[in-house]
Amino acid sequence: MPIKIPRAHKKSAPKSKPKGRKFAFQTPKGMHDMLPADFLFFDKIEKALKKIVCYYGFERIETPIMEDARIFERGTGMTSEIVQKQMFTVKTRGGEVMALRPEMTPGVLRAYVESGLSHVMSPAKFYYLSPLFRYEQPQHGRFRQFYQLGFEILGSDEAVYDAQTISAVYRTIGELKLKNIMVRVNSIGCKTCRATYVKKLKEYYKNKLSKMCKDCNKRYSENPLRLLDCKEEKCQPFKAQAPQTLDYLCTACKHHFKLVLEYLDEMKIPYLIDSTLVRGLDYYSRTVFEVFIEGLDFALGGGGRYDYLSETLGGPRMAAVGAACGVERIVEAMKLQQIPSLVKNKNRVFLVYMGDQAKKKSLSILENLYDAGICVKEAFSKDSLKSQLRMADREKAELALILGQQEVFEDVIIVRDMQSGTQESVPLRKIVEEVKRRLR
RNA sequence: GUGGCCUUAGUGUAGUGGUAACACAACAGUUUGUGGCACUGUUAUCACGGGUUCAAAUCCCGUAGGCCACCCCA
Repeated sequence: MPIKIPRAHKKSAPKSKPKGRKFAFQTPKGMHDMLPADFLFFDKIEKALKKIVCYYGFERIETPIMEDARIFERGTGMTSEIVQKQMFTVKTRGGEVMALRPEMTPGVLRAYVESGLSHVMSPAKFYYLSPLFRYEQPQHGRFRQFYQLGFEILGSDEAVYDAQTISAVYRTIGELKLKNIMVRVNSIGCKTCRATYVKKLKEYYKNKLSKMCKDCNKRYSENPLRLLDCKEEKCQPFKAQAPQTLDYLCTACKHHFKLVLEYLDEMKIPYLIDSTLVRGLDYYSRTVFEVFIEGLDFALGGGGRYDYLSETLGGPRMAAVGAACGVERIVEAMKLQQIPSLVKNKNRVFLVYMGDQAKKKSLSILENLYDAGICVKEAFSKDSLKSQLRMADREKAELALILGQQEVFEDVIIVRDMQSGTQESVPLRKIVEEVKRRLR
């Protein structure tokens, strides 16, 4: 009976501390905050990427997060899942339909041509590290907002660049010390030989459709290449016997693919030829590839050649090749293989103050130290000496600089060695020198 | 878009209808200007909204997220 009474008290009490209440909001589905701990991974990956792009001569590019939705409809392709079901679209007040970019390639190509850079640098090598959006059911390694790092080489059909793109991905992941990286490659030919192949493929599947899954039946008419992609149990036996793209490549494509493989050999990049690899974007031609790591059931990255994309978008004829990796997936791989992130950088010096006068004075002291390139941590929100020192201890600072009323008055500061616990007064004007000497 | 499981303090968990618990972390304090150890205290409208009941973290319905599978992809 009397149970309700304390509850009532509890309810009326919290007026004094409204603290601790959470919001009625949370991150949107499939999207995540990137907290400092996440950036220890992200920054490490970015660092690896920067190193590799420097060697390979890629330059950074960024495009708007939104584009005219049609660039993806035409470019990425109406038959691709990404465009059919996974685009976040926004209707502007002016009535245009914009899309949050589900991938980078069409935008990068657009920028390259639109800016006129295609007349200045050809081929051009770009890299990016950018957020993308896809409206999907979130799952392990799959999010609605995610980062991709990627490379695009525009303006050349040279097989070397296919190999170099693959290598850029391979090396970036390798730079992070990830083990057991495997590259799968295939060639899906050019316009002409693909047409022949698709014809053969359809002939082969024609009388088998009744025994296959309904998705395959849909694929048959919309995007026959993807028949090879099916993971349905009952379709597997047919898949195994299906004609392979590689057997139907024209002489030029065959030669191109052979060169790509030779170059990969030359760079000692391990690969596997996978004739069922076709990829989900419509614009690919010739080389396609994916990069895997043992123990993860999703690809870390993928890419391929897209020699017709520019024309499809109404631009000039322009051969190109590109690749992208999911940054969150790389992080997942790093965690799986227990690859350490960057370590949180610790300041070696901690400034402790006592009293308002010292607090004020310490501001100019900090500026002097910053000017000398010394990073100093402080805890201006804590007034007690104890908690400041406790914090200095937890931060594993080597030196504590202690400034009190008396020190301000005497123009000195206490320099305390946190390890030994010994301390001495140092004249304020010599503080930079003293700190530098001790940190050596 | 379809199905299954899940959601209790910052984190990890206990609690299966009767006053919400433990560990670690964080914060504060254990007398006046000195950290680590110890001790004490503080920190949860039990995801949100409704319903059943004298009584709900607990049972029911709905919503939102998370995870997993399908689908697809980075």
